[in-house]
Amino acid sequence: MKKDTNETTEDHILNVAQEVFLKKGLDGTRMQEIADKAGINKSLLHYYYRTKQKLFKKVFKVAFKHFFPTIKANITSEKSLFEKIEAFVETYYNLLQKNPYIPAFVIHELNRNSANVAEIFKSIFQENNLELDLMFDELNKQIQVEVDSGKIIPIDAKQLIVNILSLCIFPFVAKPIIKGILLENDESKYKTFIEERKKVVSQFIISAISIR
Amino acid sequence: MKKDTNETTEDHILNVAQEVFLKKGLDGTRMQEIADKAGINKSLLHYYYRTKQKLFKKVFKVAFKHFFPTIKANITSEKSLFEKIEAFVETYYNLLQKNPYIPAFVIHELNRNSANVAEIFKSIFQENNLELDLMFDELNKQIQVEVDSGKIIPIDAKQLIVNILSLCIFPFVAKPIIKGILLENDESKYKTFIEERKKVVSQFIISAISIR
DNA sequence: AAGTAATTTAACCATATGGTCAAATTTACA
DNA sequence: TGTAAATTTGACCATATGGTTAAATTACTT
Repeated sequence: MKKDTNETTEDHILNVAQEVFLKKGLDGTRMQEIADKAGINKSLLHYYYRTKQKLFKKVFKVAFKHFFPTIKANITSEKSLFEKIEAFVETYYNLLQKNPYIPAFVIHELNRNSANVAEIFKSIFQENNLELDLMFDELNKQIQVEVDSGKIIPIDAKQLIVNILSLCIFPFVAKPIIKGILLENDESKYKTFIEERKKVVSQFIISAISIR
Repeated sequence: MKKDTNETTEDHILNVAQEVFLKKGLDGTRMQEIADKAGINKSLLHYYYRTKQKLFKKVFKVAFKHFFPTIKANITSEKSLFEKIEAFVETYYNLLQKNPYIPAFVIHELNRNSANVAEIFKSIFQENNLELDLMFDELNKQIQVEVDSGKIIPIDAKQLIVNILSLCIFPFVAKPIIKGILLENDESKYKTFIEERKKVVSQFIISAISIR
């Protein structure tokens, strides 16, 4: 990646590091590669970020920053459940189209080193004033109201949440499989496929839970 | 892992290697660790499997062996679409409960090195006489018939397949997130949660696509 | 029991890797 | 302009890592 003129070296390193870490993970990333891609000396990485771990942590935080607040905004809005689902799927797909490597990256690092990543998560929550428990309680109540009033089928809120997340996130982590096996390895077909899912998925979910 | 008495050293190494590779991935795995866990000298790894790459390839193949034939058996059976979906979800969840690390492993390696893994996939297909194209065509037809006869809502077969796979696989790759954020980090709660999904998911899918 | 082949080990090797350090260069600013 | 601080670099280090090799040990065959 080329450094644009009004970008500090420190930020430039972070951007390049993000690019490499996201694609190759903590283990697969070489400090030398980051240095080369950033067009700088390896010592400079350590000058700004001390160790690989610290650089990684920073990258992780920055990359993940936008995700939770976006979710929060959606869950805490005043919309109806169906509107929320539609909005959530739409926003989430947009976010993931812009950051397609994040999910596989997070999942891998989380499976590799839960403790380390969990700690990073926690600090993101704190810094962004996010109280997940409260958010889920809120959503939970809203779902329960709809269930009780006979508008949607009885479904455990957590199962529903996991269903929604599955349908949104999996197509990105499984991109090589979907593209390779289902879509003749054609990038533009994959893009179209994802684009279509914005409608398909929310329809699918709403159709699954609504009582007609 | 301890070697049981009637297991050859070669197989023992493979089992231990699988355990380590699945958890840590190609990059994260150290040959020394495999040797230590197998209770043997590192040279012996190379004696039997030459290089890390070759050992990895073998592990990958063995670990993945059971998946595709299971899918095939299901898709090519004589059941109705709904029955197939129910059977598929059930079988797949059972398979994944027994091999919970496989999905995250495959996804990571696929994102890291599509070419290498795609090649392994191809040889698995050949060795098991699996023609994915034909299988999908078959399923495609069956879905189209149900759509045309007004039994299910119009939905692109590929989108439906990805939906089904998402709902089955994602809960395993995202285990640390689900368990950590939604289930108070309680392993037994996670197990119950997964167990419940065998019913929840197929109900969800069928409810989503059926016209009532 | 002897001899041969298969298995296992210890000692090495070359290279890669994260990281350090002192010197050089650039920038800030008095 | 001079100088102190910040930035950048090249040379270097200790360790880890995948892999090799020759010797030692064990198993097999007659």
